Amino acid sequence: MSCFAVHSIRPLNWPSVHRRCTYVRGKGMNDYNPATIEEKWQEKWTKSGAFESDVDQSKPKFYCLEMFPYPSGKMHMGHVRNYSIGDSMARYRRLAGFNVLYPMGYDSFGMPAENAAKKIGGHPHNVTWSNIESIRSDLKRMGFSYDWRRELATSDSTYYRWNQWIFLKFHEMGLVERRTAPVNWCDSCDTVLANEQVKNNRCWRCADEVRQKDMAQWFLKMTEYADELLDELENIEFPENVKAMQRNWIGRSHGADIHFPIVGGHDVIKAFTTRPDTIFGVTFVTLAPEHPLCEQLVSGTEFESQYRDLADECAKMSEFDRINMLRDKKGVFLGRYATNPLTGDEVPIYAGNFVVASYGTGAVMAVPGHDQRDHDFAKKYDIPIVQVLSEEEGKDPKQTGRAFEGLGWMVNSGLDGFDGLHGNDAKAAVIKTLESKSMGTGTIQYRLKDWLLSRQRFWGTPIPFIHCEKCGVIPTPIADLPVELPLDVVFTEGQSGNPLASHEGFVNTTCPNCNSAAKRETDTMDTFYDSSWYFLRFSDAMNDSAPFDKINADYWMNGGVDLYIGGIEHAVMHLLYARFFTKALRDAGLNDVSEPFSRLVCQGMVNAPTPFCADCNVEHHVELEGAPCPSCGKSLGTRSAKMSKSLGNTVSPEIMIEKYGADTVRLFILFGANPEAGMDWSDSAIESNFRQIRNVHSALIQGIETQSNSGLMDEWLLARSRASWNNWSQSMADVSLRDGVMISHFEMVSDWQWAQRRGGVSQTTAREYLNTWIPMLYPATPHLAEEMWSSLGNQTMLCQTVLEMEHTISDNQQDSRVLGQEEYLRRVIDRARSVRELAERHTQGPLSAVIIQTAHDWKKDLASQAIRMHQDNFDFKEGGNKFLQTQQCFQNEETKGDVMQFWRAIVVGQKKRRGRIHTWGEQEITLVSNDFDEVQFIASNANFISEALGIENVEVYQAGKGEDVAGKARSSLPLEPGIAWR
RNA sequence: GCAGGGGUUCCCGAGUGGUCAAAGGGGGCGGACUCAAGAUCCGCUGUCAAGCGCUUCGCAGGUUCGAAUCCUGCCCCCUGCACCA
Repeated sequence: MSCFAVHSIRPLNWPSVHRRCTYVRGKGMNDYNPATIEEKWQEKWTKSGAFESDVDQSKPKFYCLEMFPYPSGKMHMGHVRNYSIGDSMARYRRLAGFNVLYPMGYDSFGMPAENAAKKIGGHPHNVTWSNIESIRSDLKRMGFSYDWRRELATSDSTYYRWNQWIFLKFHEMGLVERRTAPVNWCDSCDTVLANEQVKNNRCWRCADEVRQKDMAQWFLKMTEYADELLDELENIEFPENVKAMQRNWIGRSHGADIHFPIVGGHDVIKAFTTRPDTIFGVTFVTLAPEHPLCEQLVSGTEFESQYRDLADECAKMSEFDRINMLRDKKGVFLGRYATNPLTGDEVPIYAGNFVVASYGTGAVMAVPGHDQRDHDFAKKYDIPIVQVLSEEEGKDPKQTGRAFEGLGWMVNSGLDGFDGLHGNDAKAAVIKTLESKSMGTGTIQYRLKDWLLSRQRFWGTPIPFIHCEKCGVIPTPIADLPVELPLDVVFTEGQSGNPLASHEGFVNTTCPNCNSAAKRETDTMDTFYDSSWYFLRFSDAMNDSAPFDKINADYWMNGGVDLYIGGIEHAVMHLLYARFFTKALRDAGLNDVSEPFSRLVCQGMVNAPTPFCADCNVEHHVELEGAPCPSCGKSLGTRSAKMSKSLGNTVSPEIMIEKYGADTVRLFILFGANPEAGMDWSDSAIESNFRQIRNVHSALIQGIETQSNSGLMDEWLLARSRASWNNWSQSMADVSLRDGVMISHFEMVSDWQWAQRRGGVSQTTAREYLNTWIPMLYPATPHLAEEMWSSLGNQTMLCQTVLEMEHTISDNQQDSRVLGQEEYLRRVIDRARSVRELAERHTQGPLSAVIIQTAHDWKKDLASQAIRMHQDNFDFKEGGNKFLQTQQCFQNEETKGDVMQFWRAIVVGQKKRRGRIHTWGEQEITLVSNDFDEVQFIASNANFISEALGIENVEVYQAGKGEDVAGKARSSLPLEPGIAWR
């Protein structure tokens, strides 16, 4: 069963160090003690096998996946956040009856292990495995609900043999290519890099400058999937910015390759353009200095030396110079002319430093009338500027001194059939004519390049090929896989080159074709290859006869991984490669699915306060806190910055778990911000989450211990819990975890406490409430939830429980009424408080009573009629007044004005406030239409009100039936009584 | 320059046309409990003349009976790509 057949240094289930908990101790015998309960439930979960899932066609599946970690040592807060999100979702979905696949593994090949090995004189294998053990025990301590049977490590030959197997498959399909090409070389990493791994001409890993080098390298032809990779972005749920980055990276542009024959020669310049409609405005052609034609055209001519100057300058250009160069566009005339294929005009050929050799054809047709860059260039070198597009139909182009770059109507073409065409029609017409003359073709250009995946490094999957002098480069036979990395290699500091290349035992082999002596390929694969299909391997991780079985893959991957969580830093590289792999493997017949991830959530960063100099705009190491800025001397402020070793502002998850327990850390992480937002670490915030957990805990204990036979708040609390459950479930399903946690860990406590203050609940109700509440606590704080669930007397663990995710509310009206009444009470108290200060100012001596005057009967009557009429779509503007005149209350001349005013407030509204019939919610409408007796309700709750307001007497009567204190009778409305103090 | 995302009250952060002076949390202030501290609980936390008052959701306009929310322009911040033809 173990995935680690080869290296059996797998540790016990538990971290070797069992730490003592150091939390603050509370009082009483029902202390919240996370250390004890967390360990206890983790063991029970493991024993129960509840997180081990297998294909079950009868259940809906949910594949929840986190970007697996590179095992660099300890787990950090970013990991904690990533996996806390995933674990909550996995647990929530299990609770909802899904068959959940939730696996974990390690992306364990890569340079850091190799470098670490050099430092200590060991082998990367050992470094990697001890790191894996460390991170695994951290993961277990957090209580994440992985199916550990499926654990995998990419550096294990039981995994990477399938890398090799797939590579050979791709080779069969013609997707693998070995070719010599200019590649990105990083001196400090001693290897080539993929295009995706070069940022601003620097290595993504070490930030050293990258240089171009011609080398024979292995490529995967990702460009064959460019269109599908781009088009299918529309059908998957990725964040907008990730989609934008991928679109940008693939960079598809439609246009044409146009042939410009060189005057007095046989060569043709092929120029790619997205604007064939401007062809009649071409006044010169520009080549990249690296373009092979440049050399040919100038060699031996008077133009050679100035060309060489330009080419040399470009060749040794550093990143810094390139930025400067933006302001300095340079070009040199190459002494020759090319023919415009449609007009026959001869235009000069230039080499320009701004033309990129690797994009398009490395040649540009220049249209200074309609491209600002060409325009600037033409002015500088005194080349004619011709306008061939008009901004307005049927008019001559405007003379603006700038290039008009938009789409327009063709003019000045000089040929029949073009003038007057616009935009895409114009482009199509030009392409058609070019094609008919064989002078060009409509083409699509991509920015995306094939994936260069060979690396001159040791700690990666060996590329399974053999170099034979007679037979050439031939694949290793499938039966000989895996080609394993040797373990008898010593790494030392200062060592350079690839140790594989000098390992005799590895390199020397025989040719499978002709049996003569041959050498193994010593390049290894980019580690992004490993992570491009691990999600498929997880679907069938223990398979030792194939990468994965189709039935397993198709079941779990159907529609893609349902929720994939990870950092935005993989927006282009990993996510693009993985999408490509899934499609390529589909075409190899291994699976049916085309897109690996149906929903991607990029979790935000975990930030922490860091010293910051506002003047220099620089963040400093936390050591400098309180010190002056090292560069400008001013005193440093503070700013939130991503947790990093270099700033020293990291917080150790281990220490936090030790101090507060895993549940508190999880709650803090989930409550701190919704998954996609950035969040700030704060010591006081985690403290307060710990307090909150203890509040939850003591409310639960109180609930369990409740023994009363009757409760005043039974109806209300249960109505609340039904509504909360549904809201919670909806938030969880939407991955709005912060909202979900707010309901489960905050609002549910407040409701419980409110019910206690308002008179308490019966034992039956308390238990029913807890039965609803505790499962809500489970996804975010599973240990606490299990503990309380069992205290409640449940025999089945929550991890094995399935619940209905929508609570049916049988009597909606009744719930509305009960909830509405309570809400009404809260509002009355709030309003009373807000007028209290005023009253104090107007009254001598201490206040002794609050006087509440509810609305007159005629107001209630009108209001409930208005609601009914509104529900029947009555046109109040049209018939409102007429209706009013039929009403008895309107007949009394004294109150007529009040009635008018009230009517307005109810149906139309005044100022910025809409009429109450529009703003009342379901609860209010229920109360008003069912003639809720406010006087009776307040009277029966007078004790509570007097306690809440700290006042002796509460007097309540309907307006008109008692003294009109402070003239509040007039302004009373249904549900908004007039409130005064005395 | 292009693309994507933002700017909400002391702070974080919810909020896509009226129920919004704006959830929730943090912080601050006050009160209860306590010898005291901590913990816990209750309240306050734009403004004033206390009202269906006034002002506030980056700035300036606009649409609307009504705008934090919709439209236009501008400013600023973050992220990615970038001499891409």
